[in-house]
Amino acid sequence: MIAMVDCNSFYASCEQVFRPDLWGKPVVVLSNNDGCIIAANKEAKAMTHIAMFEPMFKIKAQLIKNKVTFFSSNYTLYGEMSQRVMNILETFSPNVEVYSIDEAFIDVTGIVHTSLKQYATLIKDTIVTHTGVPVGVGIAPTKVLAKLANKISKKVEKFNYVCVIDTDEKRIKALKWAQTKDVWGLGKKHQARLKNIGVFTAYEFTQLPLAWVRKEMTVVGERLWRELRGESCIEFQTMPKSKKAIGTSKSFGKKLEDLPRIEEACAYYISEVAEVLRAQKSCATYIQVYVTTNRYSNADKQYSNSCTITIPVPTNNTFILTQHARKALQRIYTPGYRYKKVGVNLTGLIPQQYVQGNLFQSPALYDKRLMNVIDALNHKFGKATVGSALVGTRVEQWELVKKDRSNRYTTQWGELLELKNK
DNA sequence: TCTGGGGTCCTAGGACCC
DNA sequence: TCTGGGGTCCTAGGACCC
Repeated sequence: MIAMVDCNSFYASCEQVFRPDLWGKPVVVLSNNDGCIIAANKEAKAMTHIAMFEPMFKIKAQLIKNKVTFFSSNYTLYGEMSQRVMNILETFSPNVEVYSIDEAFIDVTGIVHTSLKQYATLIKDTIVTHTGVPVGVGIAPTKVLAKLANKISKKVEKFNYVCVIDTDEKRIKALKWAQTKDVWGLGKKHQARLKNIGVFTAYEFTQLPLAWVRKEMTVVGERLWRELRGESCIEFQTMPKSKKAIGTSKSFGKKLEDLPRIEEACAYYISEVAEVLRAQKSCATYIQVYVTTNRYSNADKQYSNSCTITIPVPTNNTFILTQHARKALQRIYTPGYRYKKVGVNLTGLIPQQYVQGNLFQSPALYDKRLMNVIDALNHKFGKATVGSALVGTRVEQWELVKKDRSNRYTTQWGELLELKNK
């Protein structure tokens, strides 16, 4: 049996932990640049019918009218709170698969317990007691069914955030309850196609001939079909696999026209991804840089382009990566446009001990010690304390807008929660 | 004026090899 | 006139996830 634990509107919950005055009140969290909604708690959803990813400018007035509190995103805080939740889960089972920042699968096979329901309730209560973050727990024989159980635990009130599917009868009941949109892995496109052939519930989906599912929805669809019928075919992954690609791209706080500012942003993103690359002890073979204008803007001329460069000897050295990225950027940069975004991608990642030199260049040409020192300094004194001069010092010209960010309560001495004596 | 960012997996098709 | 059969590797694009 597999348990799926998923935090309730995680980002909003993290904010509320440190703001008791907001308990029971509507809260939303905004994306980078405060562009759109990425999390909303129950109260905010009930009050305003907001959809996720709704652009902020469309609903700001409505939020203010309804006294909804909004926060810029504070990933430092959410990342650290996530770590706390995951640490607790690991006390419940040695086999925990962290699936995303706010959810995890737990292998509960062989765990000694009186009943699965009591066990799930214990997990739920422990997490909220120790971290303040509320969660839902679903337990079922396969991952897809556990996801479904989790959804039911939250959406059907009488379950009160705990749902166990451990008999065939309960499984069928759950499948008949679930619309296709409630199934993990059935996205918009598949939902529409299933609707066309008269399939609306998860149960109806499982009654389709396997051959049709395989042909129309590939092996991915077949796995869903089997998992929903109780046959486990998505592997449990306790050890996180190393990443196959590492990239970053962020919209600028304001639009940029000149190459130098874009180069600075690009160099900064390289320093970010290179650090992630070194942390997983890999080197990159290819580097891709892309730029784009604002596709929503009718007033602006549109342009987007990308350039991929093969690095002669794969590396994770920030300075070498920066040089290549700069070359790539210069190839695609065209004057006369208002750029909204630059992005970088590192691919062809290989373990650093397998890097092969070539006839002209040895893989050991660059000293790793410098990178180690840079990583250590930035870890100790904060992000971007030292780095490439190309990043410049005018970060504010392209940096993200985060107007309403809360304190980084758990990672910065200067931003600790203060208690006042009334 | 303002519309996120970071990923994975799968397939088809092209280019190439012997 | 007849024009093989078995592969690999890479990329782009689609679909999905949170």
